[in-house]
Amino acid sequence: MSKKATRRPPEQRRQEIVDTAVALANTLGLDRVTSRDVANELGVATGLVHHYFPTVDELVVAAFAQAATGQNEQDETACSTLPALDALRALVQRTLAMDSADARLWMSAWVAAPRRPELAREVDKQMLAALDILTGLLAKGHALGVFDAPNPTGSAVRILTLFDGFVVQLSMRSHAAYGDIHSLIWDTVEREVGLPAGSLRP
Amino acid sequence: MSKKATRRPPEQRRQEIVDTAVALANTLGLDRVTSRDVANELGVATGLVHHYFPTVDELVVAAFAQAATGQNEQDETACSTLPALDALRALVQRTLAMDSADARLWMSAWVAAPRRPELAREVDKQMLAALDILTGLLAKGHALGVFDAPNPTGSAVRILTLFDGFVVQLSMRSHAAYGDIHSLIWDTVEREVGLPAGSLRP
DNA sequence: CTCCTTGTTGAACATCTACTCAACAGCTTA
DNA sequence: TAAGCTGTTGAGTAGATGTTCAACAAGGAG
Repeated sequence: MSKKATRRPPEQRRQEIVDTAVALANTLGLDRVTSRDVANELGVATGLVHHYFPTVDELVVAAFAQAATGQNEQDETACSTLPALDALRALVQRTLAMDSADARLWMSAWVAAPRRPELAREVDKQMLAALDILTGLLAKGHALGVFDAPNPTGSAVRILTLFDGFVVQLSMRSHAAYGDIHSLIWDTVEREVGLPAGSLRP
Repeated sequence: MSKKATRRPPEQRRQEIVDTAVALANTLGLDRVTSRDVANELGVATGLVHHYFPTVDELVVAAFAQAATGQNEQDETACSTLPALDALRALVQRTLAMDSADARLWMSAWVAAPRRPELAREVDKQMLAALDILTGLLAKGHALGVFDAPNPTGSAVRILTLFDGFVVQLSMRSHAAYGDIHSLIWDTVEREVGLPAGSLRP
């Protein structure tokens, strides 16, 4: 932050800017990401931010895309490297391990999306990607006889809706009884894929 | 909006301002409520808004409080006038009948709360009120033998978390398969209170 | 009718923000 | 070493917002 702004290759500088924007968004929310704050945090001039991202909207979209893509990629590799049952367990665990910064990033994306068409498109894309990943996993498990999920898409929608509710509770860090919510999520997922209660929980 | 600003009794003017703020918040979100916009919409000077609400934060809190209190009061009267089963059904129905404006109001409140202590307190208060209402209803039904809800608070937390997830989906109006989500909610509530599947759905 | 309380005005100030652009300076190349 | 491409600067413009405040005027009290 107090370092001199040395000249860098464009790719790297661009990445630094996105990373800084992600960090700020995690703390303050996507709609609070400002070219000034990013520039200050990075120790560069505001003009430089606009050199790489002509409008802040583009930066915000890039920041959200990077954060969300990272999460989806984790789930994707879990799905492709682990047996279906373990993959599902890992996916639920990763969701339950989210912290309030992750939660607030998503919340702010949802709120900002209606006013930012580009962001809205990216949010849709990422939510759809998450849905596809989970749907594919459930379909695979069903085909292999590991799960009983005759309607993988419907089950995935329901599970993700529950995850969204968890994100809301998490972002509030309020009176939520996390134990109850964790139980609800494990129970619902188990029931949704036809597993005996308690058989998925680690 | 083009009407002359006639002199009014303070109570009434104050109410008009809050109502206008609620209307704006429903469209744009709580964090987009602006003294200028409220004044313009109402056809008065910006100074008048600040005369009744010295800071915009206070106006935002009042707007949210009014909107949320209205919803909770509906649920409360349902609980006190209807038999437990009907009250629960009405409560679920009212939630499923929310529109995306209602949803966005809550979403924006959740996102804005961390930066606005007064709003955070009000949001907590309203969420806790909703929790109390539902908990009371489940406890009452359990005591009367209508439900089987040995842990009313836990059940209420789980149901409300699911509602929050529904609110998120609603605010996005995206690829959500509403039919699936409605089914999930009815099923989960029925299961949570020990009712046979399908027995609560109207 | 006149006074006086008070609802109301609207301009002014300060702050924050996005975005622009001409000038500067660090690297690479000849 | 000298030249030029380009990463970088930082001041400047424009607009949105919160907040203040002295002055205005509508309606009731005397």
